[in-house]
Amino acid sequence: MEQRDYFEDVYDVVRLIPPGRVTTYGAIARYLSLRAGARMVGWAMNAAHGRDVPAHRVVNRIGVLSGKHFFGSPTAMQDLLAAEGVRVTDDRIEQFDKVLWDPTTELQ
DNA sequence: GAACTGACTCAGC
DNA sequence: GGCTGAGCCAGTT
Repeated sequence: MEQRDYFEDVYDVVRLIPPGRVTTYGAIARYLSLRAGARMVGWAMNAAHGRDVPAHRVVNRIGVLSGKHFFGSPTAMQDLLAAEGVRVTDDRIEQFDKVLWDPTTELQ
């Protein structure tokens, strides 16, 4: 049940996401060079739930809040993003290209 | 202990 | 250009 080391790395990257910005599972996976791919990032997020990890800033590659169902309320994730200035319409992030924060490019 | 599933993504058709 | 299949790891059945 113990999470792997890269779980902590994923949490660290997610915590580095600036407010009002979002990133994708694939971007984190590529930044950490996870051979497992985006799926394990999503699994890490599942384990990260309840920790100090802003999982609401992590979405899939098209900017859809695929994990909103895990926030207890269908609009909880959207509300958290809206509180940070990220517009969300129909479970999709508006201007996803602009709010996208890619650690490979931004953080390096 | 094998098979299925999952907060995904890419390549092929 | 939209749909389908395959692949990755871990946890659950």
